[in-house]
Amino acid sequence: MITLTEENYIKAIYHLSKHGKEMVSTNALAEAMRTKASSATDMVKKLAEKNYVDYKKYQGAILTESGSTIAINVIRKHRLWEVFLVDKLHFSWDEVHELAEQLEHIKSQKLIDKLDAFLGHPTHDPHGDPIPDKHGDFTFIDKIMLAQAQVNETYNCVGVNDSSSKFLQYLNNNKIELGTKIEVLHKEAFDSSIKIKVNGLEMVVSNSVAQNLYIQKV
Amino acid sequence: MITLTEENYIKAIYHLSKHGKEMVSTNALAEAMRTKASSATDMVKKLAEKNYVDYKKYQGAILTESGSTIAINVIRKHRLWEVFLVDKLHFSWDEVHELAEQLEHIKSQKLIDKLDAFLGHPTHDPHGDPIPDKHGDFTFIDKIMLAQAQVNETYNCVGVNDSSSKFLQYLNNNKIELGTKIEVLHKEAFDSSIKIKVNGLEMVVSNSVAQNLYIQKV
DNA sequence: ATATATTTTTAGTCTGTTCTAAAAATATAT
DNA sequence: ATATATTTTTAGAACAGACTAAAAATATAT
Repeated sequence: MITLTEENYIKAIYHLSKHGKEMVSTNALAEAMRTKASSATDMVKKLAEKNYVDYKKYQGAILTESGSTIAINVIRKHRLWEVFLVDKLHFSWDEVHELAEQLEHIKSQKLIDKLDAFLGHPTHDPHGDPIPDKHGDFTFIDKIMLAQAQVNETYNCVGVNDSSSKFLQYLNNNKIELGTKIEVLHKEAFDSSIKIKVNGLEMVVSNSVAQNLYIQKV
Repeated sequence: MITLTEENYIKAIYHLSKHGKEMVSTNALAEAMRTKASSATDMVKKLAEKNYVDYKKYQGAILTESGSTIAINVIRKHRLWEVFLVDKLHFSWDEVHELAEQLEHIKSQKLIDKLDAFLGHPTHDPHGDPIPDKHGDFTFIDKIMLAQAQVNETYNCVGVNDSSSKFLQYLNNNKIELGTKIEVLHKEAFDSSIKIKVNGLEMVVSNSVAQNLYIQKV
């Protein structure tokens, strides 16, 4: 039986390794888990014993097939619960992450299947991240960062890179959400800021915003 | 911060003390928690330190005001989740208990408030047990056991005493659910079995069934 | 009331997860 | 390439929650 803590470490390793197949260092893992490197070492050894990661001393850890399956399943649960919280309970997209962190650990395949059906088999969560299906397959959206947009083109907002409350609240305040149309008017060479038109209103967004908003040509 | 285990012990004490204000013995608590008496002693001491119970050596434990509030809140969450699982995800009433045991520990007042609203502020769970409102108040139904019914009267099924899967599945098999009309035809003095008419069909239920089904005169 | 049985507590150990401090390995800089 | 800095591991301890075995308190039976 896998513990809650093990599940969280596996999820962190998955995210740090960028979709599964890159070595993750002990320090990076410790930082992600808000713990100390020594604790991360201990856990990584345990995960290696249980065959969820391959681990070589001083080299880092990488998920095995079975570790990957667990990670993807937790992510599936996390994102389905986020959809539930936003679509059904009317939470805003900046509130749901922490709650989903708790809900993702509920153990029941049947619950997740039924929740998935209840939500209409969504393919993306409220931040535009893909929801793996029950076989672990993702539907990736062909997206670019706003920073890479072309002037005089119109795009659809399809996701965020940074899904921190602060960034999402910034977007809320500026009435930008998934599906919002964004027309790119001008790219300022000096500071890489971008002038856009949203909901009929012109505004300028900084480069840090442009680096964290995903768009797709309409 | 209260741990998951503490919360479960507090809930067990609440149930064993029959709605809060009766001493609970260490052995009874240990049995309910499927653990050993020594573990129950340890936990009860810890709960006493945190002021969730009053505890006297060799006398047992009883919930304080603050312990009681916690217990009722966990029960509220448990029963709301059960309603969600049955009404929205279409689980059957014999499947939801274990899942609700997990979901009841999700920490978020806002989530529970929104879930409550989403479900239409239900007053009873799928087994007929009352759901405390956000102030901790219950709406008790004026119910009797089927064993106490009068012959030639018609009743409404309003709850169960035993909510084990086996009993609930027995009721499922016999098409008895909350709201089902039950006409009492005959009480057998010999074995206390009862002949009833349900959905137009006559059947005989044993005394153990009659002791576990709550009804209300229509 | 004394002996016996039962319940409850204590003492000491185990496991899981964390920590600190120090040692070992690796990486970086001149 | 040697010294220095950084990263990673080890060793040892802490805490929560469980266990076993034995001791202490309470209850029951004659």
